[in-house]
Amino acid sequence: LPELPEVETVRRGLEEATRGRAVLAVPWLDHRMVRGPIGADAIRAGMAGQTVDRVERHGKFLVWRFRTGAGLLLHLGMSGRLTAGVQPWAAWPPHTHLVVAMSDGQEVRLRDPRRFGRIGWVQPGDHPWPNLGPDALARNFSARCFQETLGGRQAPIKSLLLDQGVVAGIGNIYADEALFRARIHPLTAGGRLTTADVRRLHRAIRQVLRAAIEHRGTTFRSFEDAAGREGGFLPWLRVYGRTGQACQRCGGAIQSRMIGGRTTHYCERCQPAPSAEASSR
DNA sequence: GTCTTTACCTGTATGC
DNA sequence: TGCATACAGGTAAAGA
Repeated sequence: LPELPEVETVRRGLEEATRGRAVLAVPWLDHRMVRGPIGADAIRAGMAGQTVDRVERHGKFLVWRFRTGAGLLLHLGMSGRLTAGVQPWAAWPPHTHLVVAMSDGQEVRLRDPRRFGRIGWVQPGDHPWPNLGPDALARNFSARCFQETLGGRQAPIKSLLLDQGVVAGIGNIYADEALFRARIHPLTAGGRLTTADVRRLHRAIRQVLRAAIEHRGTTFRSFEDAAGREGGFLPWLRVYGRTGQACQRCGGAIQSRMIGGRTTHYCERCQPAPSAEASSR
């Protein structure tokens, strides 16, 4: 489940593998993955001969940026795996939707069985993520601006953390982990959080995301980095996927329930439910 | 404008 | 053993 740490891990791998290299050709691009006004054939033609400048990330979106300023927008969806390297096998694995041949003999491949990912073309100067809030690890995502965004919002903080227009990069795993670390109940209305709550949550978000990046992300089902390695953060999860297990802090049982259509994991003792008094204030 | 629900998609797990 | 069903969730769009 690629969230910010997993996408950042892929970003670093793709940049390291391809920076300064040229695209020889795009042997395969599945048109079903392509979004936006530029079609698959135009993207394939546009990429040929381009030299890679860098790989940018905002939230869970990547732009494989070329020296002309144009770029390839990539989103890994839920099951997307982007790998780069000299691939020993001749046949592409199942569910391969993008194959890019580089001039140094490497191949960049995108596999995505569920096809929730997407591919698009970014023109020079284009702002490819107009609807996203600040990146969760960016300098401009401050506790103060976070509190302003949450002000007056009635939705559960869990749902707001998943809203990429509020803050970009957090998915179901790290939303639950950050709320646990900040000791905030996931049903608490965003606008009811105190200044101290928001500061704790802001710090918890950044700490858990940075720690996960250090471990190259979490492999829960299928994530792998650009070199095909699994992430190492799974043992560090405190609540996600631990329903019924003992809370590492208080020993109580980890609960799970649906909030905003998403399974949410939390500790009822460490994350006390918002009180009636607080809710009526 | 805000919030909730649904569709998209298929591998994996579960139940009969 | 084999089949049917439920479940997982990032994003966007529709509905309330």
